[in-house]
Amino acid sequence: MTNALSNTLPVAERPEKQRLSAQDWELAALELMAEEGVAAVAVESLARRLGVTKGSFYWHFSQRDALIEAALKRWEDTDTHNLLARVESIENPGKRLRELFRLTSREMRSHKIYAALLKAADHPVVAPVMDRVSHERMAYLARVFQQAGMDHEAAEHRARLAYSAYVGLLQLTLQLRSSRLSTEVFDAYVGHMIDTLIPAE
Amino acid sequence: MTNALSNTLPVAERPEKQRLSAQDWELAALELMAEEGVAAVAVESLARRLGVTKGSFYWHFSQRDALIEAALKRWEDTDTHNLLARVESIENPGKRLRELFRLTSREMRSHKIYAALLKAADHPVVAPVMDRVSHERMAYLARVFQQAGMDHEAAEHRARLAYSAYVGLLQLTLQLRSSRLSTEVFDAYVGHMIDTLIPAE
DNA sequence: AGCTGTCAATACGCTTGCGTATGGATGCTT
DNA sequence: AAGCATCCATACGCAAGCGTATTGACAGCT
Repeated sequence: MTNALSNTLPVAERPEKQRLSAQDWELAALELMAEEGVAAVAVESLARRLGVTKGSFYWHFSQRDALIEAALKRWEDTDTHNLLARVESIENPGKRLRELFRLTSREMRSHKIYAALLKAADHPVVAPVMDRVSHERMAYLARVFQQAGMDHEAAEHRARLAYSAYVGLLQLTLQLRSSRLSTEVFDAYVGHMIDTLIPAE
Repeated sequence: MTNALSNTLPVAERPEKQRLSAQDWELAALELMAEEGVAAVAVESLARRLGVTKGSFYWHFSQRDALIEAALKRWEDTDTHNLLARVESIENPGKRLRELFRLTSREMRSHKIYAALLKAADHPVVAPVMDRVSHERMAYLARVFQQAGMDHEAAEHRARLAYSAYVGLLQLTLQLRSSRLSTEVFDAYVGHMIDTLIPAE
């Protein structure tokens, strides 16, 4: 169906200018989004980046928004589940949360895309995706907090608090240049956050 | 020096089309920013909003960025200090923090501007302002947390955590349409946040 | 009344980005 | 070999937005 061979290779190793599939455009769009935000995903600049002209783009997609939508669909399908899969085996809810927080704090690539989407949350294509993703994640957190012994309402609040802390930290560290922390301080902060937000076992 | 009479009146009461001062443009820019973000502050649309053409704008400002800069300067000078002034009389640090959080949670107008600036934090004029403001606020929080009995490092971390929670909540409630809470739930959340983040007296 | 400074309108050029139209190239199929 | 589908290049039109240049309107002063 699609040009599977070249698409599964890392971008750099693709033997220069093959012909492109829609998937290539979607992946390149996500890459650009992570680096420079949704607004930077312009068809002409993307085309330049891929070594073609926009004549190619409009063969694969009807509009710019169709690309954004397809790229976000791809992101939504893969990104969240990847993370949760890696902690679901942990039985103890408290430990699972701690490990989740620690893992999450390392997934820079994922963060950049999420932050970029957050910035573009007023875009009609982006908004519903962010709504879904954020709610799903908060609902998951609330479930686990409840498993960890909190009552329903407290768990909901704590989930919102934890997720807000995550989102806020994203902003502060990615958006504000001088807010970047050294690895040691960052790790210490994550520790503090875990101790403050996750009930002791 | 400036047209003081008309400028100090609320926008709506200004008797239609007076002549404009730089200050008028700055206030209108802040207004537009709060409503539709920094990107929406375009000189031609702003001019339309003010009932003039951009011929006027370029008499008052050399560039679009000069307007942004002046508007942000105005915001920075007034906004933060307003809030802190209202709680500095409270002696007990814990109480002061609680009151600060409660007050802050109500200042919608202020939030909208801050959220808009956060979204535009990659803009060269916006970035340094956000850097300054965010650091000042976090430093203030850290000081008070320390006064409330935490050691230096914990206070720094807690300040970052609290501020992240604030910033994150902004995103979730302002950016994500379906994340808006009813007044009751919102108040309950703020209560939970206060109980979780501020050490008991 | 005339001058001057202040604020504004109009018209223009430039760039970026979207989307369309059309023709060319390449490769698979028969 | 011919034909069809796939992918891409080129050229165009259009809108938004920035900034400039020039002229006009009006108020206050002399």
